[in-house]
Amino acid sequence: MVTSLAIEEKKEEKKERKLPELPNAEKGKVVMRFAPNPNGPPTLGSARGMVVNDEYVKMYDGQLILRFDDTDPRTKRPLLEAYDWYIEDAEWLNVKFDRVIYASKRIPIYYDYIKELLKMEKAYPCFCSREEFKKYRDAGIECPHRNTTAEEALEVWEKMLSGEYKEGEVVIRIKTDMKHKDPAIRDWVAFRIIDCDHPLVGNEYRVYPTLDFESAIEDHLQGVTHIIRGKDLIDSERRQKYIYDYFGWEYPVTKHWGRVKIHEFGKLSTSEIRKKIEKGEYEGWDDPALPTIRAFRRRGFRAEAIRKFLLSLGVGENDVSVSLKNLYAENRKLIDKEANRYFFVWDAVEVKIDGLPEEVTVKIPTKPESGEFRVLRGEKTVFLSGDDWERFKDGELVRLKDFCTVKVDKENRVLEFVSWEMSNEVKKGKNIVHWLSWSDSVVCVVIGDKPRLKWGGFAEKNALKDAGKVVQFERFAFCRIEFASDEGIRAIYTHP
RNA sequence: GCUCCGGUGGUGUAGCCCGGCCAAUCAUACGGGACUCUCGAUCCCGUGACCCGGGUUCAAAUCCCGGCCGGAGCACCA
Repeated sequence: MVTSLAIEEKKEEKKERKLPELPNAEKGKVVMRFAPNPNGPPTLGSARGMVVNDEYVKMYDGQLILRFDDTDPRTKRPLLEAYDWYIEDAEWLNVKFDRVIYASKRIPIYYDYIKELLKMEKAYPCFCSREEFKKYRDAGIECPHRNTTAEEALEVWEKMLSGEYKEGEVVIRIKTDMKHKDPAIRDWVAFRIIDCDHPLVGNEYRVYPTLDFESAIEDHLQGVTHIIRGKDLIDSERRQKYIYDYFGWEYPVTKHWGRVKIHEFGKLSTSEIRKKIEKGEYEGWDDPALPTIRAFRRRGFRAEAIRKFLLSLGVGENDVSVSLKNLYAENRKLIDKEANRYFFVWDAVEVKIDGLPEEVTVKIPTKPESGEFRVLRGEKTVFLSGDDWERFKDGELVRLKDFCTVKVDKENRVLEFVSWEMSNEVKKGKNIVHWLSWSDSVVCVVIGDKPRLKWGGFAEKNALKDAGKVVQFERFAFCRIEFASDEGIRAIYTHP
């Protein structure tokens, strides 16, 4: 009895592999956050952040915060629409946020804290140029501004706010240790002047905090207990800890993961995508050739498949380079049972069937094992896919699926009727192709998953009723019918 | 260059903290077969990995040292 129970448990454990436990995590007390810069819509990469954080929070009955780290209106300028895209895509991915925070709307709060640090002489205004400071940093020497008194510092700070300094003239640095063995940690910038309107808050501020500062304060304010983020931010922690020490706060538990590279997309940053869209290389943020969540939604992927795929990547610190085939496999498991099957004839070739005794109506299974059928007319003239026609050899026997068996006459570009029945020869060679009569056809274009890749041809009219759904075009691929009318069908390539 | 981090089959992952039950998990990919009037699905079967070299130990994927390879950071970007 005991043994069998143990076996059962083991089996379940194997099926539902969970994320590794978080250190020091108490049920009901975990607070995590996902902090993107909305300079574009969420991609698979950002979705990983959402999904894994969400999964942990669900695991521990905790809370998840969405925080927009949008404190640079110039270099990584936020995109106004993207704020909502994050919320929409998260919802679609079944990621639940307990609250949403916009850093750019909370700048005065960060001012209060830096003032505190200036008073404590743990921060100082620095008038060095970047180049000058780099020299000090590399040499491990303190810059002359470092021993500014609190009084002077506060005075400079007020002048910064009131606009007496130009952009680039002065920054506020956090005192760390100019002899720290890692130069990246030495006195880092917490505030700088940026004369540029912000998409969300306009011209309200010109003194902006850096990510490191804003994030440090905000994590504490929101009571974040655990942080999971990319390893590119690993030094952030070491920098931010100084502030935590000065204020006597406790730093959250952190975990970092490596970069994800998808074979099919290569390395594509949000800003690169943006440029390519502007240049017209992509049609928009939801171009099916793009790794954005919006594109995957458009292609008809299931959120559950994306979640599983992302979770299967684990939370290790090494970089992963993975193929989308894994995602396809997950998604296929979900859609295969539900997708209706239809014929889609691409690069259509029109051919006559010589000697067809009569035109008939044929029944073809719509869904495997469901007993549902669709009806097509078998007429004297049919369309075949160009690929198939090219492949055929003269005199070859071919089965028009569920219709009739024919012999190919390449020279005269016709098919000779052989029989209604399937022949063994055809069966062995698996020479079964899809086809379409004129009266059942509707113009169809399928937008591919590579830039500018498209297939044109005819789809069967039966597919018209599946607008919005994912179907399988037999012997082609799964596709989502995005638009359907008597004029034609536009479908988006999902995956094979 | 400096500072960190990592290296398990083609790919991703579990195991590593607390050495033995690990001739190493799961998924995907690939190969073969069965079934099917789709190049899909399903069902069988199979292929295939602990970076290298030392050390500790009765015993190492797991601990220690060295090497090699890969990655990240060193911005008034996030």
